[in-house]
Amino acid sequence: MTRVSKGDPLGADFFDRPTLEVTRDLLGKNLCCRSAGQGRKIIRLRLTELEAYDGPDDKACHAHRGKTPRNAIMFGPPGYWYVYLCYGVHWLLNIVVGPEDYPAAVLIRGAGDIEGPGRLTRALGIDKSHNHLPAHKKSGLWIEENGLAVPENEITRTPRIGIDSVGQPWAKKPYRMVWHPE
DNA sequence: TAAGTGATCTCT
DNA sequence: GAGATCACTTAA
Repeated sequence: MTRVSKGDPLGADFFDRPTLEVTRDLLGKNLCCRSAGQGRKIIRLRLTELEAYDGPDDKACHAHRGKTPRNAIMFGPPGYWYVYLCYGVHWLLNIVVGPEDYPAAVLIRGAGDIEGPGRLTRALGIDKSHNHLPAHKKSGLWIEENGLAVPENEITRTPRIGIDSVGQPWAKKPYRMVWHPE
């Protein structure tokens, strides 16, 4: 993996690894968002809550029934945002991971002091205009190294939220990771 | 605890 | 085209 220093965007190859590994390593990284309004200020938030959606066999993964116009981005190269509207109300933010043609993504559920995937996107003004943007370089939305090492004992793993209907064993896999900073 | 909300997908 | 589904949030 390419070495990146504090403040640099994570390289595309950071995301080109096994889904759970990328999810684990994303905890504590900075989610960076260039606001669209006046001033174009950059907001930086540490990633605290993530969920892995891992490939065609994962029944909770949008791509488990094959490629559709919506989820096609997941079949593409890693390091790109996958943004979609949930329940007609909330934009949900994911990043595509793993090799091309392997549909996997990491859902960003919380960052900084914002908890909840729909709240996060609302707070940052993220919507479909961010879909397909690169996360591995300074676009309107990207992820930066910040030099933090998140220790295992500050990470909690739980089943993913809101996917009970997919049945076992996928509904109970501990693919949700939450960082509780000391 | 239940409703709001609308794109997306799977059938006709 | 119609109907079911849905990785959520809020107010009650």
